[in-house]
Amino acid sequence: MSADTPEIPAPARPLNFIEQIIEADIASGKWGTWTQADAGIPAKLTADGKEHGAVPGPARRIGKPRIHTRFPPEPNGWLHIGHAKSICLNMGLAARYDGKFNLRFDDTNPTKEEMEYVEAIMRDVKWLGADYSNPDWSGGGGGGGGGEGGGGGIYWASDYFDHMYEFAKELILKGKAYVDELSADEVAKRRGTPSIPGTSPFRDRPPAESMKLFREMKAGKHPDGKMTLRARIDLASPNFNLRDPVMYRIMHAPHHNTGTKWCVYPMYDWAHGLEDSLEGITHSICTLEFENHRPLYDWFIDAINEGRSPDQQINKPIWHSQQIEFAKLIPTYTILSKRNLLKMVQDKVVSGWDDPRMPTIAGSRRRGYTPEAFRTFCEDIGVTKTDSLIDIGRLENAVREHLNRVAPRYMAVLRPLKVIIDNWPRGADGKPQVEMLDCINNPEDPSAGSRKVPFSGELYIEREDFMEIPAKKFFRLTPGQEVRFRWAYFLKCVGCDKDAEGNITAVHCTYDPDTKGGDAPKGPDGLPARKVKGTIHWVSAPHAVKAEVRLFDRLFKAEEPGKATGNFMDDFNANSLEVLEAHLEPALAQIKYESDTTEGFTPGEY
RNA sequence: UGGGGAUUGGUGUAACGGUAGCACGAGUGACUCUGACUCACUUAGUCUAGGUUCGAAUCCUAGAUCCCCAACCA
Repeated sequence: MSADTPEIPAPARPLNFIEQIIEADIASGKWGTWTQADAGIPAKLTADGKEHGAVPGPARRIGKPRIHTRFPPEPNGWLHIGHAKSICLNMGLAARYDGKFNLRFDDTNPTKEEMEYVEAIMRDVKWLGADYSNPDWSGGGGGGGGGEGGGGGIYWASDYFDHMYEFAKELILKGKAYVDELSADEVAKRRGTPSIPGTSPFRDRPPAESMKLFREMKAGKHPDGKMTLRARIDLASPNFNLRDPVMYRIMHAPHHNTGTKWCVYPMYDWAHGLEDSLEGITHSICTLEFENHRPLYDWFIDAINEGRSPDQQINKPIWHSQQIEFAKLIPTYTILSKRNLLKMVQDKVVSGWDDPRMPTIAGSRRRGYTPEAFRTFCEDIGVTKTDSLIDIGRLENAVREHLNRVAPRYMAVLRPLKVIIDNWPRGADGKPQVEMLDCINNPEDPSAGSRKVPFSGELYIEREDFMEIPAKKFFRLTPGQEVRFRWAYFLKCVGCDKDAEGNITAVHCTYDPDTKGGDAPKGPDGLPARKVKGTIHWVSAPHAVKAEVRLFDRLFKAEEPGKATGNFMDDFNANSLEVLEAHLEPALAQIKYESDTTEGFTPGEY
C-alpha cells in the first residue's frame, strides 16, 4: 500500500449498485475523511454499565474517505443465511474501503428479546469473519486478497435511550410531536384510507401539555397502551408511515440491558436513524421493505436538525446517514422468517435453532459449512433491488468448492457390504493379516500429507458399489471385473454369498499383490500395464469403528414452502433426517473424537 | 383503489445512447486414485405496444406482471 496509489482494491467483479453509490460519495467527498478522533472505537458505556476508554484506530485509516457500515439485528432469534448476506455486504464494504463496521443490537422491544439470542448472534457474526471489536481488524481474508476493514465495535440501541428521550422532548417543544391518548384500536380505526386522511383529537395539544404527559409516561404514571408519543407529520400522506407514526409506547417490561429504568420504549423508525446518527454511520443498508420508511428516517433527522446550526457550540446538527435498500435473500427449499423458524423450534420439529437442517448460520456451521463459502456465495449472488429466488444449490456449491480445496479425505462406509479376499494371507488362527497402508489426505493439497490405514482380507464397501448383474457403464465391483480399492490394491470379484432369501451377504474377491498402493504394475514402456475404470472406498472390517451418522435432507420439499397453501408446514419434509450406523476407518474416528472444531462430524452428537 | 419499488437466457447478475457479457445450471467431449474435481466446447435472454434517434436493455408515452405499505413489531 504505497502512499501515492489509490488504496481501494481493483474490483474482481463489476461494482454492485451500493458500491457505485459509495464510489460516487467518495469522489464527491460527501462523508469526509477519517480523523484521529474517529478512526478507532470511541469511549462508551457497555451493556453492563461500565465505561471503557476510547481505542485508537490504525494510523493508516486517518485521512481516508470515511465509510462506516453496521449490522443491526434485533436479538429476537438466531441469525439465518439471509442475515449472512447482510453481514457479508456490510462487513465487505467496510473491508473494501478500509472503513469501520459496527455490530449493533437493535434492542428496542424488551418483550421479544433475550440474551440467549444476543450471545448466539455475536458468535455467528464473529464466525462469519467480522471482528467488530478490533479497531484494527483486517477483514477480507486470505486468498482473494480483500482490503483491510475496521472493527467499529459492539453497540446497543438501548445505550442511546437517554439521547433519544432528550431528542424527543426537543421535537415536542418544536411542536413536531405530541402525546396521543387514543387506544391502539382507535388509532387503527382513525388511520383513514389511501384517499381519506387519518384523524386524532390530540394532534393540536399544546407542547407544554404534551411535555408534561410525556414526562409522566416516562415516570411510569400510566399503564401500557394508555398513551403514545406521536410525530406530527401528515395524517393525509399516501405513505402511511408518515401518518403521525408512534415514537414511544408504554411498556412496563424489564429490559435485558437497562433493567427497569425505562417503561417507555422507542419505536423502530424513531430509534434507528438516531442509532445510525450517534454512531456516525455513513451508509445505513437495509432491506427493501424499509423503502417506504426512508422518508420518515430522513424526516426525523431533519426535524431534530431544524434550528440547529454548525456555528453553535452545542446543539450542532446531528449526523445524517444515508439509508440504502437492497433485496433480501430468498432461497429455495427453505423458509427464513424468524417467526416461522421460532415456531419450528417451539414445536420441536427440529432440535433447536442450531439443528443442522435449519437455515440458520449456527445450523449451517454444525452442518460443516464454512465462512469462506458464505462469502463466496454472497459475492456470487450479488446485490440488487430485484426480488429474486436464489437456488439454495448455489450455497451448497460454494461450500463444496471450498471444502474440496481444504478438507482432508477419510473413508467411511455408510451402508456396509462385506468383501472377503480369498487369496489374502491369513495367520494360523485363520485371521487375515493386517497391513498398514499409506493414504493421501487431500489430493488437492500435497501439504496435507498422508495417514496409515489398516487393510486386511476382510473389508466393508458400500452396498451400492457392488452389482451382481451390472447395469450399463457400471465400473465398480461386479463378478469378473477388476477395480481399485483406493490407495490399496486392485481387487477382482470372483463371486458372492447369499442368504436364504437371496440377499447378498458377502462378496468374494482376489487381490493382486503387484498393485499395492493402488498403482498398476508398469509395463516395459514405463506406463501402467493395465487400467481399471473404477475406484472405490473401503474400511477394514476388523478395524472399523462404528459410529452413528446422520444424513440431512432438505427440510422442505417445495421450492417455495407455503407458496401454494400459505402454510409452510404443509411442505415439511418428514424424511429430512436419516440415521445410519456407519463404519469408519480408525484414523477418521480418531479425528472425530479428538477434534472439537469439526462439529458436523462428531459421532453421536446429533 | 392510493403510495413506494422491481422486470435482461432455466437461474443469478453486468452493460448507465454505440458489438447484449460473466457465473451457475443443462448438454457434449477430454481427463481422473471414486462417475467427484478440473479442462474444452455448446446451449439459451432485454415484459408488451408505440415513439425519439444514424443507433435503444438504456431516453419518452401507454400498458402488463410481481414485491412492499394502513403493528403501540423490526
